[in-house]
Formats: sequence, C-alpha cells, structure tokens
Amino acid sequence: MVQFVDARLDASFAALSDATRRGVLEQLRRADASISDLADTFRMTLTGMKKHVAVLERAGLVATEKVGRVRRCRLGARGLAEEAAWIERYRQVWDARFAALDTVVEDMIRRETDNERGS
Amino acid sequence: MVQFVDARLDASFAALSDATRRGVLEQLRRADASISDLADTFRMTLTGMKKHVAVLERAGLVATEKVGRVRRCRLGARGLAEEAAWIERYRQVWDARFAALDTVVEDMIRRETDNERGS
DNA sequence: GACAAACTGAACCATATGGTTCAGTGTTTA
DNA sequence: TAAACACTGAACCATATGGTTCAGTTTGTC
Repeated sequence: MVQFVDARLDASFAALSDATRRGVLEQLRRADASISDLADTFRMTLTGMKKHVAVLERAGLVATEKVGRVRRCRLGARGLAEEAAWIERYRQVWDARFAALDTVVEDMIRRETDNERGS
Repeated sequence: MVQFVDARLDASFAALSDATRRGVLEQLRRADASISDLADTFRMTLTGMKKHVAVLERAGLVATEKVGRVRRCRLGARGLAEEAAWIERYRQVWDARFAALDTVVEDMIRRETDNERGS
C-alpha cells in the first residue's frame, strides 16, 4: 500500500508545484469553470490549459465533466488529507526545535537579568 | 512579494514530489546524515544523492555543512509553514463539503426512519 | 608519502514538463 | 445549413529531471 500512497503523494505534490495550477485550484475554490474560462484567466492557449487540468485531474484534485461542448471543471473529491498529514509531521519537528530554541533564549535572558540584579 | 512566495512554494512542492527526497527528509528527521549515508540507504550513486540533497537545500528544507571531507545534512530551518497553510485552506473547503454531504445523508436517513415509523 | 574515503563537477542519456501551432471533431446558434 | 464556439489530439520545441559514468580534489589514516 505504501507504494500507492507514494505515487499519490508524487502526483499531488507535483501538481501543486506549479503556480498556474495552484491558481487554477484557487479559481475553482470560488466557482466551477470551463477550460476556456481558465485559459482566459491565465492567458494561455486552450491546449496548454487542458494539460494543466489533466495533471490536476490525474492527481485527483480536480474533477471534470463534459456538458454539451463545454468541459466543466470543479474541485476534486479527494482532498489533501494525506498531504496535510505528511507535512504536519514535519511541522511538528520544526515547531519542537523552535520551542527548544525559545527555552534556551529564555534561559539566557533570565540568567542575564539575574546577574544584573546580583551585581 | 507574492512572486517570492510563489517561487518558494514551487520549489518546496517540487522537492516533495519525489519519493526519494521525502525519504531523505524522513531519515534526517531521525538523525543527521552524510551524503554517503543517504546514498547508501537509497542505493544510489553519491552524485545522484548529491543532486537530491541540492534540490532539498534550494527549497530550504535541508541545510548542509562540510565537516572535514564529509558533508553533514540536517533538516533546514525554514519548515513547511507556508505549505501547511496553503493546503489547509483547501482542506477546509473539502471538509465543509463533506460536512454538507453528511447533513444531507443524515436528513435522508431521518426521513426514511420517520416514514417507516409512519407506515 | 601512499592509499582510501568522501565528495564534486562535467558530460551524457532517456524521459517528463510546459508551452506552442495546426488541423481536426462535436455542439450551438443565427 | 452555415458559421462560430469549445474542445481535442498530434506534433513539435526548449528546458528540466533523475539518473548514470568518469575523472578529478580534498581530507583522513597508516
């Protein structure tokens, strides 16, 4: 199973590593849109935008549906729970370090004021 | 400033989009390591691993320091706060949707049991 | 001083990415 | 039915990525 999670994380982090694609998610967060709408927003050819949407769709972050001649794009059902969890583990490590650093600094300050009082 | 954040997110999400590099972070989370150590763990040439470390370093996720003939690698100071915040915005959207879906489902179930009781 | 260890840099390779143009196909609309 | 619209697919291009080998350089050890 680990490999599946790995592949999924590969796909979604790769999808998120492009500013245009993050922008597309931002736009879809507000409202559904067609490929044309998105291409227009990001001043890009339809073909170019379609590729970006395909990347987001493969990662499960966007879902699309053809309605007449328009392809309606909306946020996908998958969410980013795995990704959030992965990142959270690291945030904890870093937070812990900063907390440790804080303690050291506080200690230093306390000792300094003590010395001042003493002298 | 937006462009800086954008470039940073590009770099860090791209860095995270490779299973080997996520593995390197996992290993460094437990203990610092040399390029050799990491290359050994992931059965890769030194040169190959050095490139991965360079990617992580450019993204600010890893910091390195040459000590004698060894390059010591450890988790970088930057953390993943920006990334966590970015993802969190989307998690909220998706959570809200699932909550809404839950309400609908609960409603359906309630109505069904009411009907059963009524008939 | 000689040799091994640990890294570094250049060069190469196959494949992927982010974009384009161009030539379609199917769908509305006048 | 003709024209316009929205998309789709193939082909192309430049550059990036993930790996390798090979030939150094620096540092530690006997």
